[in-house]
Amino acid sequence: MSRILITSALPYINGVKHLGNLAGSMLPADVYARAMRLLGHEVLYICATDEHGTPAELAAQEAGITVSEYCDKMHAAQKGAGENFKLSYDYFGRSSTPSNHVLTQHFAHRLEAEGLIEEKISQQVYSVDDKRFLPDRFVEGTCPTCEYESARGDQCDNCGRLLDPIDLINPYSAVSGSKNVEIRDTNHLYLRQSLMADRLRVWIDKAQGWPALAKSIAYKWLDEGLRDRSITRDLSWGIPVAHEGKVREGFEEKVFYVWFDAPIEYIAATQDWAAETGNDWARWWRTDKGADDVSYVEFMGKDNVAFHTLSFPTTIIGSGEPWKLVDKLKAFNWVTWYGGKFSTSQKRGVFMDQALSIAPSDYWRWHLIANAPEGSDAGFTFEDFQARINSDLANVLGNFVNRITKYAGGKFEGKVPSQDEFSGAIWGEAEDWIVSELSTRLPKLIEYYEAMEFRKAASETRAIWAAGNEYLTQAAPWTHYKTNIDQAAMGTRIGLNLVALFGILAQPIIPDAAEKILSALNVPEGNRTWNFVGEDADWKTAVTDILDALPKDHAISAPDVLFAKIEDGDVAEWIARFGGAEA
RNA sequence: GGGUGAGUAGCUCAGCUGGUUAGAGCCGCCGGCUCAUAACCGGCUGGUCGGGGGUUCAAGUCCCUCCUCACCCA
Repeated sequence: MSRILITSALPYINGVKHLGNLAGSMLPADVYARAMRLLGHEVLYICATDEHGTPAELAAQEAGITVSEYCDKMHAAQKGAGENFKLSYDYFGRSSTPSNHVLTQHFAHRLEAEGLIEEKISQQVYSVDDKRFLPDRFVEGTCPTCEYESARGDQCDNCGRLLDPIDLINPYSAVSGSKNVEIRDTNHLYLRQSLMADRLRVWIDKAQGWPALAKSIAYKWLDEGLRDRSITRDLSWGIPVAHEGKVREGFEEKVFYVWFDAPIEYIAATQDWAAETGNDWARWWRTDKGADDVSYVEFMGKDNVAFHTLSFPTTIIGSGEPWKLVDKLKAFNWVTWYGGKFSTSQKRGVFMDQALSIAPSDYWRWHLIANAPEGSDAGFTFEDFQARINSDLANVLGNFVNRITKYAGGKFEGKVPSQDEFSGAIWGEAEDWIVSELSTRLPKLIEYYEAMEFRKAASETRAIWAAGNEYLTQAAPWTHYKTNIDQAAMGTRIGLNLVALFGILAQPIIPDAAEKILSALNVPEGNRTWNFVGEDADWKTAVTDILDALPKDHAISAPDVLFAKIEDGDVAEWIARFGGAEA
């Protein structure tokens, strides 16, 4: 047993997330957290909404409410969506909380004390009418290259060239449209990442358990030379540039950049969790207070890798304090929507709240894990979704549970027939076969979870379910029943124990269905873990015990249909509603 | 323009440091069974592993080059 700290990349506050976001960090983190808990580890899974930055201000402005109100509303929406998807966060926090203010300011102070922060003067567009400096995206104007008239300050949408807002011709404020703007000097804080490059490289050289994707991205940045990054912005919504309540001179109108404070929220959210539950946060995050034996695992999309391998570690290491660094990280590619991108603005794709209006969370969880974007982007189509759900969940698992529980109900009064009562049964080839099958597949399944290979974990789970069907075909209790009830009883008993096992194994990916199965089989809460093999036991012994785990005459019932099939008509309707290929 | 990842059966994907006849699931076809959500079990069809060149006794698996897609960076 060990202690595992898990974080998934903070979902940005700007709207309910779509299925691609879910599949690329929160869902696999949840599945991993659940599996590790079942294996007996002490798990802490932390996530939060990322609430600062320009897009939040813009969205609030569009909605006609204050940023604070907007964040309250969207945080509640995202929290609800996560709960409905059965994401088992130990805590789902907010990056705008007081704890994060304090901690972010603390880190900035420490970094400055270590000589890693520098205040520099730069030139920036100031809007006289708006009475504020304008961040890149708040300035628009004519592109100096192609003369496109609505180029944004950071990039021209017409020619694609990256811009500095002070180079725009006829610049104007995107906030008010005012052309009364001028270029003024302004101060910002820069994180001197360049000074950290050697220490980061040493740390990355030693890192184990990182995918090649993550290491190569990190090395590439190091090889090119880390540039100092500005960690402040001209916004009012965010964490003030202050220390111990005192605002830094000249920074009254500025806040920390969202990418500086967001990862710190992993820690601050843990503090909030501890405060609410009476737990100790330091033993998870401070290596001088017990976090040394914690295994810290981060989940994220591929776009976040640089921030998690370089920027945040710069903050952590540079503080000079004994904070916990990431041990393993898992980066995902994108889920694509009928070959294109999911897009909030163009309303392409399905969003978390909408998804649950057309299918249960288990359906999405299963499909998104079995089709996880590991290794490369993964395409989503309703046709694939239908095929996978009907085959894996309805046919292979659902039907298995249904056929044997109904049979036991009809022939054995809904009780687990015991070897004592039906003593004439002979252990045969079918039984040897299922034992051997499970004793190779169960350890593989656990290995896949430990290695965070989610597609393989799902396909192994399915293979185990399929083996149950094959066992029933081989054992054929319905045939034996005509001549040898004892033999039929054994096939039924093993079949029912397989149902219980399948429910236990299904818990990380499809928790709702697993719960239905386990309660139909009256499996007590305490007997649902994955502690299959004891100290000295081997898998064959363990599996043999598993197949006779339900006690004599234990009452079971047949659950209602676990998975209704997705009909062709449903798919057609969803495509019409969500766009599908034509969108 | 640079970097990274990917291009393997109709579809979705496995194939670690090169080594017996390239695998799985789905789809399709044939057969079996009848306990079950017309489900399940078995079998079969199907690939010159993006193109070209090279190294090697041997390459999907290494090297070069070209093409296509995605993402990151500029």
